Amino acid sequence: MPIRVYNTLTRRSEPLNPLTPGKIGIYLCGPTVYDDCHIGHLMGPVLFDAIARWLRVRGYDVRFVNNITDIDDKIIERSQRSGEPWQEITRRYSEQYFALLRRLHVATITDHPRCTDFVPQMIRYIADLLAAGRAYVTPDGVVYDVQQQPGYGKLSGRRLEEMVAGARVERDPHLRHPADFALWKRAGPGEPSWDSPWGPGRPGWHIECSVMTYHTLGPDFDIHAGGEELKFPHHENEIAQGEAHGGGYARVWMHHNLVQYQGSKIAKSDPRMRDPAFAEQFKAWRVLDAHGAPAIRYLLLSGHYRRPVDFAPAAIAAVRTALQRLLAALGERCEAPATLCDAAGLAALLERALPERAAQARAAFIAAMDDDFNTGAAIAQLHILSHEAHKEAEDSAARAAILDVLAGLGRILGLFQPGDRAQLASTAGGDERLAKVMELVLELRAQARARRDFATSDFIRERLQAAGITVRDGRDGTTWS
RNA sequence: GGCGCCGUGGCGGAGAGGCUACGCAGCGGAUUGCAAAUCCGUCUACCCCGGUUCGAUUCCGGGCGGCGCCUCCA
Repeated sequence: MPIRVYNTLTRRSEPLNPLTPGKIGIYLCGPTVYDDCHIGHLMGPVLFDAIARWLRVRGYDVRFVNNITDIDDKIIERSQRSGEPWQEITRRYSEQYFALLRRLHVATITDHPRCTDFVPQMIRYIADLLAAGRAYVTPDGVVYDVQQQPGYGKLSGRRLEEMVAGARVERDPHLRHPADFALWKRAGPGEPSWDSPWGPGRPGWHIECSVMTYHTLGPDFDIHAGGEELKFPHHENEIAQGEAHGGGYARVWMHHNLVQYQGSKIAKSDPRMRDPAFAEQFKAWRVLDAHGAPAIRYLLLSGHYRRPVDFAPAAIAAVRTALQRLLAALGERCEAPATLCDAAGLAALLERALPERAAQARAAFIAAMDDDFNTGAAIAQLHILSHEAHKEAEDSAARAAILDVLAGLGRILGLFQPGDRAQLASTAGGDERLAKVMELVLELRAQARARRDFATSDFIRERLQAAGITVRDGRDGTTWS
């Protein structure tokens, strides 16, 4: 059965048909590196890492491109405000982004092209569009002429006439149409710039992706991905540019929904964001420190990607507990070196003999992933496998087989990686000093238990409970939260 | 106003025209030095109104409610 994918362009799910048999190219719009990443920035990379892992397992050779936007108005603004060179800002935040991806076990991205490495290619591409009569020069730079584009708006379901009606009053008099957008922006005084036939300047926002896909995946490619909010205008304009440049531009468009907090999007315009403490809790590194990267990865994959994920303390707590139970069931199996699974790896998992209900869960996992990458339904099957394993005798072959399959399937989603157990057990609160103190206290308690001094052991546990810390003795040692 | 998405049990969250999703939390029991983990059992569901159907929470229409985009945005 072929993999089915929901295509935003056609608004239905369709069988995945790669341009080149056996190969899949994915382009995921990456971050503009001008500030700390927040939780929302993690959704795309984690989701498409899971998807790329699944495609690998299904026998595809996956090239996964995730760009870094390292020149843009906000970067310049930030640099001018702080006096820090813009290259320093982009270096710092792109490194932060990469570090976050490592912590989240995002391991399938093959290319991280940077905008500023493709400026000459962008200039050539813009020149091509001008030569084709699809763009024009204004005093501010070069602009794309949307009225020359048949079918403009097809991705987001917009029509140019309606957009004129809804256009802002203060329209740029140099534009032929309010929806026309910048391909090249002439530099203002003191702004970073590159030489071009249209004067020193920098590329517009949309052109970078069209050019980087062109130079990494080719003029047409399989999957273009990004967050919902990029459908318009960004992706619409990419299509316009790509098609104007000649030929098709991306077969399948995939859009993931957004991370929300208590029912609404986490946005800078949210009034609650004025409270620095409120805003701080969404910073990605802080979230990972506080809850553990494994729990966040699990959370982001726990529903379907076309629905929003709610990032709420109660949701994270529930997810942590659930994940901890799976990790406890797996024990040392999680600590085996993590290699990316391939088709042979999946075949090996399928060959393992399992009791009926476990075998059904394994099949359901595969069906769920094949059906538009339903990671939420797939994860549900992991719990069934864990449940079935616990029903088998402690040292039975059946139990071992189920747990092996559970570990293997989970790892395809990037879960159950080495160090996850320790990280999850020790990250509660994200307080280094507290973690050290707890380590000491639990060591003393373990000594008491070893000499069957349960009075002391219970005293410690009860007093910690009174302080809001729950202690649990598991097969793999004691954890707290 | 335009485009799109969604309304499932205490909470989170899959799903299908009739068959236990799953997770967290709760309750009863087993086990355990006590807890935890684990096992067995168990209570709360499908926004409202029409229509199609033998049968709809699942399909269609309308209503109400929520969210996103239309400006930078993961």
